[in-house]
Amino acid sequence: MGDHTDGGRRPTMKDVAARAKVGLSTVSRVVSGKRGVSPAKVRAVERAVRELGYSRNEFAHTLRTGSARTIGVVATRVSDPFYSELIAAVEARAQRHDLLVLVASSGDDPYEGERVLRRVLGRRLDGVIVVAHEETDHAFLAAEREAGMPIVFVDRPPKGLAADIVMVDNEGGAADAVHHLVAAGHRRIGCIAHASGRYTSERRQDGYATGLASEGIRLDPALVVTVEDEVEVCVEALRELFALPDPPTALFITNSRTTKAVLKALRLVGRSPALVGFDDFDLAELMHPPTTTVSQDPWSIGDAAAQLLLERIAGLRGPWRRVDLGTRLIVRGSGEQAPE
Amino acid sequence: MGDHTDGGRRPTMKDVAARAKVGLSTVSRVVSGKRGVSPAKVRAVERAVRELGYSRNEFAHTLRTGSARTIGVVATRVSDPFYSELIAAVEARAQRHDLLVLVASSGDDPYEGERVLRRVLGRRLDGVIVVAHEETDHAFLAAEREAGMPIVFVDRPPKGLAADIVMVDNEGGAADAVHHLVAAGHRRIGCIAHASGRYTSERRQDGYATGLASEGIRLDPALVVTVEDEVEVCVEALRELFALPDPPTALFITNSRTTKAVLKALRLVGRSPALVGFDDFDLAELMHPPTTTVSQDPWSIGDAAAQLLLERIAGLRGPWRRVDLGTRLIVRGSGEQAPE
DNA sequence: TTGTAAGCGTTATCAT
DNA sequence: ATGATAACGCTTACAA
Repeated sequence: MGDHTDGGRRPTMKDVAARAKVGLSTVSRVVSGKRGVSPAKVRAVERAVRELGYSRNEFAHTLRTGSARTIGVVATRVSDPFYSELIAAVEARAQRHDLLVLVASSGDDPYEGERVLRRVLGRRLDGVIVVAHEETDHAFLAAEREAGMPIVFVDRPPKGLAADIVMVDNEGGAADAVHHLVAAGHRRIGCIAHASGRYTSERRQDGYATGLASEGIRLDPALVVTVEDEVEVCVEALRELFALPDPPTALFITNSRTTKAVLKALRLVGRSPALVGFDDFDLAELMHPPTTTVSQDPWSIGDAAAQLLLERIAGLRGPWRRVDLGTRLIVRGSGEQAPE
Repeated sequence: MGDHTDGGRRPTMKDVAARAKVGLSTVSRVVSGKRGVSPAKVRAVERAVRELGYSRNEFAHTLRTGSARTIGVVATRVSDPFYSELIAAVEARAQRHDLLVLVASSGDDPYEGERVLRRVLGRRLDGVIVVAHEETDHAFLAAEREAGMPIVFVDRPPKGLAADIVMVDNEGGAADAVHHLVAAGHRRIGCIAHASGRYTSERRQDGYATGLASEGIRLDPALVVTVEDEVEVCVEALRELFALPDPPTALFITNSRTTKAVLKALRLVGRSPALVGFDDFDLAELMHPPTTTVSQDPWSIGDAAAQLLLERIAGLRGPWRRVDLGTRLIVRGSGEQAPE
């Protein structure tokens, strides 16, 4: 690996120079579109370039100039619809600035995640957007940043590091969900949270708690369960919830992957409580009943992060900035069923 | 843009060498994990690396070695769940080979797509996986490939170029769908195809035709419509179909984006014909009735493409290879409703 | 085992 | 306007 199957060395500027019978620096000037070259020579060089099928070696170029015209995005799971949409937004903005986007999944394992992150940083990109692992101490990034690499975080603040960040009002959105359910007459509202220790899930649990509190409802710990995204796990959790002496009549779920799993699980256990999920998802309107969600727009988040990053790349100094994006309750019906 | 906000030159191997009081090559050896360095010096170097926060300049490294340890994926729309899953598979395999993945969306415009593709290729990556634009003549890639860049296509063959490719049995899958519907008693089966001129959609229409033919059913052109993915467009198309003197009792839809749009549209027009969609999608089981689909597994496709590419990168010569992946009919019920 | 030196393909500096 | 020439930071013979 590593060595190409080859078949023929690529032409370099030297080859072009020889062919066009000009000096190396003239070729460089023409190729980089610099002025101050006689039209005749420009033509000669362009012709040689065409004939040889020359194209500039980006690595030599980068080594010399220092910029790779590439930004990186490191997320836990690039295939998650939420992150792919976020990445698409970053890409759209990057493309407008003639930057390429390098993506890497950091996975679920924080150790592996740090390794991936370090590798990406080793590329001396123009900047990086990172969805931080909650467990990882990100202090090691400080040096990188001081060396000139702009880094913008997304979704959750990195432990051990102050930085530019784009966040969503998780508490507020969750509280909205609770209010919505209470307005429909529910007092026993379960909370299904994704894994424990997840920053966003915890913030949303906090919002669930404050939402209940502001409605004067006591939080019953028995109604709060933590699950993985597997349907079977959710089935189990639901069984336990509904087996309670005073079972929930409504559910709040902290993210869309989990919401989908819970919906599948509910079908299996044959229940359909009122329900609001954090994160909107495709086809929510086709559920029975259509699922009410707290929507955070991944495109806006990615766009904001990219914008922040591009400003830093352009040389913006100053204190770390924090962008807070709001959420929007999309009422579709699943939250409005009255308790039996 | 381009010039970093800087703040301090990064340490180079030279700095590390000076600090550790060893030669440059010793540092190189330690950093690249080569054997043949005395434990004492290894420790000295590692210490200097840590103290200086040194990390290798990948560009110099690449310039010297020729490999960027990066592969590219160019797809029309990286945020499409199908492609993000495919990319995730590529990434998984790449990560095992210590390669990074550069992704770029080529968009819907073929001209822009070619530009993006050229830019990606300019990076002298170790290899590229491409979802070809149907309109673009890919002959220009031949030179690139001869220069040693392995390229693997996915989903549809590039115009004007023979190449390694991973494909799906579109015809067979579509025919399966038709057989399934016929078995449930349907004779009037509509076909809703995504846009016209799309390679995959056309192959699937072909399969629809051969499926009908092998069942001895005459293909009625009035039952075949072409739509965009917008729900409104689908509503319009459905209205026309159901207004026919002899309307369809079942529908075959050529891809999942369109299937979702059609499902939303069906709800709006208040119909629920039998239905089979090409491409599986999340939540299909929660539709009413659960949607039967012809599943092609994006992970397998990405995995196969990555494998092909890695073999080429490793030096495999020989004729172009074509991997054909099968499809699987996932019966969930929507195809089994008998005609009224 | 270790260090010296010659590139990799560019761009920038400096004469011309 | 043009062309030598010296870096950029790294790897790798080759010598010691």
